[in-house]
Amino acid sequence: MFRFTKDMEYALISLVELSRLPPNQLVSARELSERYELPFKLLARILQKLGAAGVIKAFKGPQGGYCLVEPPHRVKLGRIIEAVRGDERIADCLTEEGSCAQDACGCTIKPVIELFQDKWINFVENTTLDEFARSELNPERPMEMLG
Amino acid sequence: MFRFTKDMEYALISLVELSRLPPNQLVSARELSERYELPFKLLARILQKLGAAGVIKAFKGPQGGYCLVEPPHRVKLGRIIEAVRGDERIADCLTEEGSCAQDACGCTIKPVIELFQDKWINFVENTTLDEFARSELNPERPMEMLG
DNA sequence: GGAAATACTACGAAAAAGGTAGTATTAAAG
DNA sequence: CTTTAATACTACCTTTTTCGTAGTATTTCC
Repeated sequence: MFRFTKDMEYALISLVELSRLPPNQLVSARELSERYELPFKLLARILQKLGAAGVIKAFKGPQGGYCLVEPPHRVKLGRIIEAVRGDERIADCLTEEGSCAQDACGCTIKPVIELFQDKWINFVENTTLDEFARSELNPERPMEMLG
Repeated sequence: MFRFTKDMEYALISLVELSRLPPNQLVSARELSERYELPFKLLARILQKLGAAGVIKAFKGPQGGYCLVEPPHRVKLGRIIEAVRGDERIADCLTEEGSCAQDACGCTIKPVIELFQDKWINFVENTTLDEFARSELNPERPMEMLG
């Protein structure tokens, strides 16, 4: 129903690490993989997706690695999900735009599915990486989730 | 990441149907399956789970079928999920109580995972079946989701 | 040129989701 | 008491998704 996949977990761990990096410094997939004991090749592929989506920037060659393109507060959760997992639809019957594609179907729960979808999108578009990177979360500013 | 499974979809469709039932009337798995073109055996198994969990009541024999045990506004989404899918954890590292089981692991996103979990539980415990059963959702009382 | 990094692609194993089939059990109705 | 229509249970299978491995190409610093 609602589950963090490994892909997302590894991506978030990596991005949090990148968030804490001093300016003009890089971290390689190898380092991340060893530091957090994550499968190297798998991690590398996830980082490549994030790179292709423009979330992080890659530098090849020795001393190469990755860094964030934008500051953490500019990186939306939605962009991370889209980069790593493709799309954010919560049900097959929904289009990318969020409306039900099969009006003729006997889908009695359609209005609720659509509302869920709206709220989900709203959440991922209003949560940014800096909220993940805070080791001590600020209780006065809880994530304003879905609504 | 966040997806309605068929199990949940079928369960919700059935429960919405049961919500609209006149008092002292039953609907059989066969009827539901034909009305919404859902696989009979699969649907039956889902209804059995809901029955075992005490969400609906089953009557065997001819003229048998199912009905709700409690009125729709007393049926929490969380109970439906638990009945159909087991538990509501959003990540493997979480215990049933919602805290991270592996304090020693290098899980840098733990605080956020835990916060997600809290908010998710809060949502499913505060959403009830009657909200799904409304064909016309009340815009003045949107689902107060996660927070 | 060698080494260290990312980029790309194909493959495969494991787990979850989705579905089918058969049999047992219960109970209403004739 | 038999028939019939319903739920209950269990085993199995197929498909899809997730998770991971392997190999090769490419880039770039030294």
